[in-house]
Amino acid sequence: MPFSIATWNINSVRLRMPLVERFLAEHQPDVLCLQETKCPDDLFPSAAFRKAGYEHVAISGQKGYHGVATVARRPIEIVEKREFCKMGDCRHISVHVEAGGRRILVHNFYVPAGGDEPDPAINPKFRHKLDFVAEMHEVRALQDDGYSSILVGDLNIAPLEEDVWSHKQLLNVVSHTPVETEGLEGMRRGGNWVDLMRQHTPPPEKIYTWWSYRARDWELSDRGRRLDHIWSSPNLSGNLAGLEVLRAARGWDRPSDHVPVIASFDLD
DNA sequence: ATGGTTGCCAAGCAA
Repeated sequence: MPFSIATWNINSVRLRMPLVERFLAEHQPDVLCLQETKCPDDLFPSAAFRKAGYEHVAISGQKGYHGVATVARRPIEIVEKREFCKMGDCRHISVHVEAGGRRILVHNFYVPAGGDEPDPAINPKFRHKLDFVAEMHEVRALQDDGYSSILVGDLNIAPLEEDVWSHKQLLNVVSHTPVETEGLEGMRRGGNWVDLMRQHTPPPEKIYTWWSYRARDWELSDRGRRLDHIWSSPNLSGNLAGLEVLRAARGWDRPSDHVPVIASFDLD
């Protein structure tokens, strides 16, 4: 039985609802996890999702900033909206979904970007990012007979050398500094998570999911980073059937600076 | 080394 899940930092769900509708029509993932919805819950475009076949919606939004949403074609059950660092930010939501006789716990994360200065002593936003990742260590890949976990989202960290256009030039740039990449990799391994994108496409092949708005020509310069991730518990990683980074979506009209990533599974 | 763009919402701030 096939099952697919997508993650996409949409950078305003209301502004880009036409792009979301196009993506859902063309790819029809069972579950879509959005970040940076920038939308209070009472203004979330649930009707448009319903019309697109995504009747089940779990949202944690706030006005203007952040916000995550998990939408699905099959029933989902909210497990938790976890507050990290006691900041009041909407950066996490977890749901349960049934697929192929399994119960899957799906975490949807939006990790703080961290500002420009990679020094926690002088940049509170970077301090917040490091604290957030440290607190994420508590989120482990729970698994059992008939029970699995998936973690997706914009983690705002490109952990491997091959996750950025230039490892050397980005070593001191927020998103690729050693304190961040070691923090995230430590959290992933410690939590027993499998990086499905790198299981599917190991180094040295480059993978990017984000290209800055500031480039004159994002496609030509191709100075991307892998900031968006899909992880699973070990008992689901063997079922991975496909993984796609929808690079073309960066070229759509008025795009997000992130593109969707889709993982598909073959469940028995 | 610097500045480059976008979205929030109507001035900067965050990314």
